[in-house]
Amino acid sequence: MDTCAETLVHPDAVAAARRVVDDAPVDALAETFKVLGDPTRARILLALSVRELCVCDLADLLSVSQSAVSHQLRLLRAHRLVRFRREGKLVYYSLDDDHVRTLFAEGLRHVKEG
Amino acid sequence: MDTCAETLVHPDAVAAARRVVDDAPVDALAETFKVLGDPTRARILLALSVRELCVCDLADLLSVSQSAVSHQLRLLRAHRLVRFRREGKLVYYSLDDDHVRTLFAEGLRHVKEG
DNA sequence: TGATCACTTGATCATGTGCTCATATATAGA
DNA sequence: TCTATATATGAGCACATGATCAAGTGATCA
Repeated sequence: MDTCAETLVHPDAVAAARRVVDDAPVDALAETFKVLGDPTRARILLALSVRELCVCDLADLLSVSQSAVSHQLRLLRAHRLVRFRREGKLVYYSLDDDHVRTLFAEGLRHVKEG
Repeated sequence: MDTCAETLVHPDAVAAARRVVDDAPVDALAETFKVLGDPTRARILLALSVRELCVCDLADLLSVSQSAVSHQLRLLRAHRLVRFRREGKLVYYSLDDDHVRTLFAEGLRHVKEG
């Protein structure tokens, strides 16, 4: 790690920032964003924000193979972003968390203010 | 695309969801989240949420090579997430957008309610 | 101008990721 | 039980991505 000099330019500022960065669960946070950061998964979540949907309807509406959807749903499940319930042969998925709606709303705001 | 059947299970629901998904700038949204979804970039943004910092201090506080930081800052710049100003030999970066703080706060809320 | 420092950028490479294909599981109905 | 339908999952592969290394740019100062 080749720092600019032997001593920092702004030791106090760096110390304060380091405290904030080290205290926050950055890795978990980044991983959550990474999950949201894929077009297919984002579409899935956006669709589920309208209402719960079964896997095959999701696949159709996203024009993605059922297998691909299923793989992504598995990931979303692992991150507690969606829940599911079985009804006969169908499996219905829905958002597990209202934070997702808030995150999307805020993200859209950033995107739109070009 | 192998849909479950020739006809959808819930045509109306799918139509409504499709409208929402197609109307939103999903790709841009997902790309923004993807940018936030890397530990190094998340740390950079978190550090900058404390105060503006020069590149070498950022590199030091994150224990990442200065080149790596610079590459990531370039990306963050491209997505209008950080701004910079030159002061002599140093280049100071800061958050370009308050949405980032909001997004991080909401993301942390999701992560913490384990 | 030449040296040095702070930063940027291009090339390269190892790793990660998302899709497809094939196969497995689960449920319903004959 | 046998078949059909809906979903899940493992393997494999093409492509994206983040770090490093080396070289380039811009600014200060002797």
